[in-house]
Amino acid sequence: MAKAPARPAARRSGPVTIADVAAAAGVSKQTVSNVMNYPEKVREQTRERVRRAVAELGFQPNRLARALRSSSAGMIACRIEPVSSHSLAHLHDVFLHALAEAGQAAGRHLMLFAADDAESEAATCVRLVRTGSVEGVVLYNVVPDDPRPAVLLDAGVPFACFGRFSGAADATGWVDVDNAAGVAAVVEHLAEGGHDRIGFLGFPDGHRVGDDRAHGWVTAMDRQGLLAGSHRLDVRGEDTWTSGARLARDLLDRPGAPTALVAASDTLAAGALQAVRDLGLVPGRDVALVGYDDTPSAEVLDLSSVRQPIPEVGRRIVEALCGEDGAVAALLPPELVVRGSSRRRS
Amino acid sequence: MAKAPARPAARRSGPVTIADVAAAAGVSKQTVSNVMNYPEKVREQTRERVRRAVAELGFQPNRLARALRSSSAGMIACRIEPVSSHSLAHLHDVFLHALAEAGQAAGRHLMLFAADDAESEAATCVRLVRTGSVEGVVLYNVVPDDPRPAVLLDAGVPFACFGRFSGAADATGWVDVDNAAGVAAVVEHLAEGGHDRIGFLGFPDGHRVGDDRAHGWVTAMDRQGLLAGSHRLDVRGEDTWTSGARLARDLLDRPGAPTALVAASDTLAAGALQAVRDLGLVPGRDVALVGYDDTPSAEVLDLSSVRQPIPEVGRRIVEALCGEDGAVAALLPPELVVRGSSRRRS
DNA sequence: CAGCCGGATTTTATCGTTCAACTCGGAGCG
DNA sequence: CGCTCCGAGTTGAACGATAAAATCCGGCTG
Repeated sequence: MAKAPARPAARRSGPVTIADVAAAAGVSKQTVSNVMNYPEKVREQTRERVRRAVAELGFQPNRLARALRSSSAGMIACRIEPVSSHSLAHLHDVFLHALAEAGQAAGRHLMLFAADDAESEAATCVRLVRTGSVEGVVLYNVVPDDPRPAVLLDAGVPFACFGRFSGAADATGWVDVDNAAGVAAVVEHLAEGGHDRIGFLGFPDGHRVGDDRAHGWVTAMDRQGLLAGSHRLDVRGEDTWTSGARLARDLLDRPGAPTALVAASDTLAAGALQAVRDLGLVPGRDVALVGYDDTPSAEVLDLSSVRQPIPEVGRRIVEALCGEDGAVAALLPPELVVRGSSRRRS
Repeated sequence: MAKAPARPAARRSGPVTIADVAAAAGVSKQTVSNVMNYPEKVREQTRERVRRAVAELGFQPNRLARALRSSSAGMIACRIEPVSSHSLAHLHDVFLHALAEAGQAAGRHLMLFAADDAESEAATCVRLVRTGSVEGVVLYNVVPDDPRPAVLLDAGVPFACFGRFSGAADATGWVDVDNAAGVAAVVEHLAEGGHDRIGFLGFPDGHRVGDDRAHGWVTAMDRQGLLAGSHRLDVRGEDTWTSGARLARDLLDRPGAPTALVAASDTLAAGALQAVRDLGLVPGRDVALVGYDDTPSAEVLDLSSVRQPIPEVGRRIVEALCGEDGAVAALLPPELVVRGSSRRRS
């Protein structure tokens, strides 16, 4: 509970500038600047003297002046989307946090802006770069036919994407999580646990993420030789709790019902969990269940889930935007978090 | 699907500066500056000429230079908290969005930063202001014995709070939502609907928001003359779905069970909703149910809920931070959103 | 006709920092 | 001895804008 440290900072009128430090240390402004930015360029003795003055006055270089002179804003921008769906909003939040943290580690600050749609988002990005406010922007939830990358490329605005756009294959500056691999890992986990009838609860066709996850189910089921009799175990519905409950009930009521369910979201899985209980079955014993996105609810519900490496995504994106070598493009593997709902029965 | 507009902007090397515009329009830099900032100071004819040049070159004033010279950063900062609890994370997200939007309306940008705890948050705030990066900071979820306001006051950092701190009564720069009034409104709504045994599902004691909401229940029940036999209808548990289900079941199993339930969160209410259904009762017909925070799930579940006026909170906070008259302190009333789960039976 | 007023515009100074060029003194070398 | 070269700092300009003061000029007044 340390009290505020001694504060002899307020000796002059305004905030402390580099000139004050220079005067106090008896050197030129440039030398102070060098001590801050290229310490090896200054003789040890001088360096110490300057450092003492800096500490004593509590000098902190003005970011605006520095940015203006070196014409690098030290900031990146990302749109904050209005909250709509439950799970997506959560992921967005986590992503922004990761971005802020990764940016800080790289000496970049994060600026947030609101926009009504993709077009005005792109326009704002262009304006932010043109006004020198930020040195690059981050696009969240990029889809194959996304209009944003083209606009930014055309305007020469540096950007990095969470998600892939058409033509991204040979481009850099994107990071994505391998949804298919995530679901495939779940299927393999369940197959290892002895399940051979594994159902899939997905989003309606046409949703990029949903399609990827569905694809992962098909691929892995095929690889495990389980696809033959399971075609009809792939069901779809919108991403809500009630939808999940309904889909699960439908599947479990059938003859040849699955003994395990993979859901494309924790929301669907939470609904399914309730459906399982309603049927008098015990999750994890009678029916294995795995969700996706590892939301806080998954932990509470003791629900296995697939965790996207969002902090790593943030780091990669910042690197793509600010790193030396612009050659960054990555498809990251998600991680399966096994909990009670799918633990192998001992 | 308009193509990118004609773009004669890239005639010089770097970005367009005010000097380029001045040259193109045949006036001095200052005149261009005046056209941008004080148009009434410039003769109509000249103004038009300058405007044409601005449009033609696509000039956008450099924010950094402007900020440096006028020593106002045009930015405010707010910490982005790591996601933990479900409902709070959602509110945080909504709040940040509101803040970004309100800031934009006031010509301020929003900067986000991550911090490990309240102390490092406060330290970061001080640093951000000292480096001229932002002109003020926003504190989210401020509680009575919060350590942050004191630090910032001491350092002379301009700030505004969402929430009240001790001593806030006679201070300005805070905005809060009247939790007690929100729950009271719910109780009144239910009483009007003919209910006289109204239960309360709350958070454990000691949680500021939870206590306020509990207080609202007591006050309103008393005012309606319903408190006498209802003391034991006030139950508490942690803010989870399962907890909500359990609490509701307990209440509804009792002799003299309530016919209506008010929950301190949508999460609790969602659990309660399920418990009601499990008992073979119909929500809204047999038992009225109201949640809090009006999360997306509330709409999906057709659950009445109390909506906090977060956009208004954002506007007020920005006004408190950037407005002319610093005299802003407001306790805003939340709004009851009535849905099927508590609609008066016709 | 001199003097002054006031609107319109230009000129000069400045914000706080970094870049580029320069000074200064001593060492190394032919 | 004269030359370059190098480390250690200093000086002046520049980044792109705005604030404050100076200038210009036609019209009004006495």
